[in-house]
Amino acid sequence: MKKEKQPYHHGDLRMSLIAAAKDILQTSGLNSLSIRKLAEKTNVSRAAPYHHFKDKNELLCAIAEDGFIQQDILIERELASSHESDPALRFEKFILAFLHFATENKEQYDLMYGGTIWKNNTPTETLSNVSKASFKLWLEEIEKLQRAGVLKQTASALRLAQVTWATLHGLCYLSNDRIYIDPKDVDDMGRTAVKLLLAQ
Amino acid sequence: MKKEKQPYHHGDLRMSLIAAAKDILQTSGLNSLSIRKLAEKTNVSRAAPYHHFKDKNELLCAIAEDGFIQQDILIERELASSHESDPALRFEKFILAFLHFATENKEQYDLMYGGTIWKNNTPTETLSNVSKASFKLWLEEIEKLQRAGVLKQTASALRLAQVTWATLHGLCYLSNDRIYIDPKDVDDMGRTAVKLLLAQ
DNA sequence: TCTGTATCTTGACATCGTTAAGATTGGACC
DNA sequence: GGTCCAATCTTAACGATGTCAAGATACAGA
Repeated sequence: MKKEKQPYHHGDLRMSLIAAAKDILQTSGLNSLSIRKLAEKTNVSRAAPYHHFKDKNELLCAIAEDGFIQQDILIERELASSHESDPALRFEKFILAFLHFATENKEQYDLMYGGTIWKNNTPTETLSNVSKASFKLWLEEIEKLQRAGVLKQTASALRLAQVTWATLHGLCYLSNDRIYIDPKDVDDMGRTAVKLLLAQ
Repeated sequence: MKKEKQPYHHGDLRMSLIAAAKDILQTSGLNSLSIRKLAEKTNVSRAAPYHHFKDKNELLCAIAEDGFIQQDILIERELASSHESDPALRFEKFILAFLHFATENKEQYDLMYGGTIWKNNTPTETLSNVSKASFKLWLEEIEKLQRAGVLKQTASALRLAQVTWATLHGLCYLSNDRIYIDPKDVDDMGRTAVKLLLAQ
């Protein structure tokens, strides 16, 4: 990591940009994330990022994509570590792990699921795929719960997955935006949600 | 509504700005809502809006505030019109009315509950009050449901209100951002959510 | 009628995303 | 090793945006 003289070519600018962007996100938020500041932080000219991302949206998509991958890893590790056999408890673990990622990576979470990318309908194809795969993980959990009889079969798995998905994201949104919710209570709310959703 | 010559003073610029802003929001989205375009649309100079709103954030807060008021009116009218005595059905009506407002006023809804205002923690005091009052309406519905025995009393009314609130907003977000949800199915999802939340 | 204040205007500045045109470098092919 | 193309990077510039300062205008109350 010598600094003396920057070589004309950076080496791996793409990854450096994503890393620097995540750093800015965590510390200063999405509003402070500009291509120009990012370039400066990476010791590179303003226009350099455009050789790795078509535009800012593509940069944001890459960050969101990274988020999905990290989150999936985190959740799968959490679930695998505790060989939980009770499907309801496993569900609770899933939800709490999800909430933890969202609250500890607020801004990246917003990028992953918020309107910045999706409302404009401008996800990268790879981001679109990764996000679909992530939802599929959730859908499979719901199907497990249905088979275990913890969730009723009157509604389709897809529909139940959507509604529970909505609850989960509602909790993330409300706790991240600090609208009506004390962040400390996130875990308790997650558990309450599980009880409410699984009450038969 | 003469146009020939604009008088130096506009008359009621504040209201005109909000109206024009809501118009732009509906047709072009939040990204297209700039103070400058707004000023042009209102036949007024760039800086004129700053005599009615400290900055853009205050303008957005005013629009959000207007949204809360409109939504509350809509829901109360809906509930009053159908003298529903069954608390569960009344709850369903509430949710569907809420969803309708959100899907028919996507951008204003985003302003009301989205991160633009709340994540930066910059609501106007009046907006803060109006939004709290709006949540209180929801909380009271939840308390009614508890008293009616449709929702259990093991969790506090506040906690249940938060979780159900989360479900409701999750549905709004997901359907507005068109992430995984076909907008046509919103009503059906609302009903599924009610069944799921009220299953005892 | 006079005067202060609310309202509106033009001019200016910094920031931002993005593109164009050119410089530099690495690597494939001979 | 030399040649040449493509990838990578640079500077310069454009238009859009939020915001402020200084000055013009008009209304309302004395």
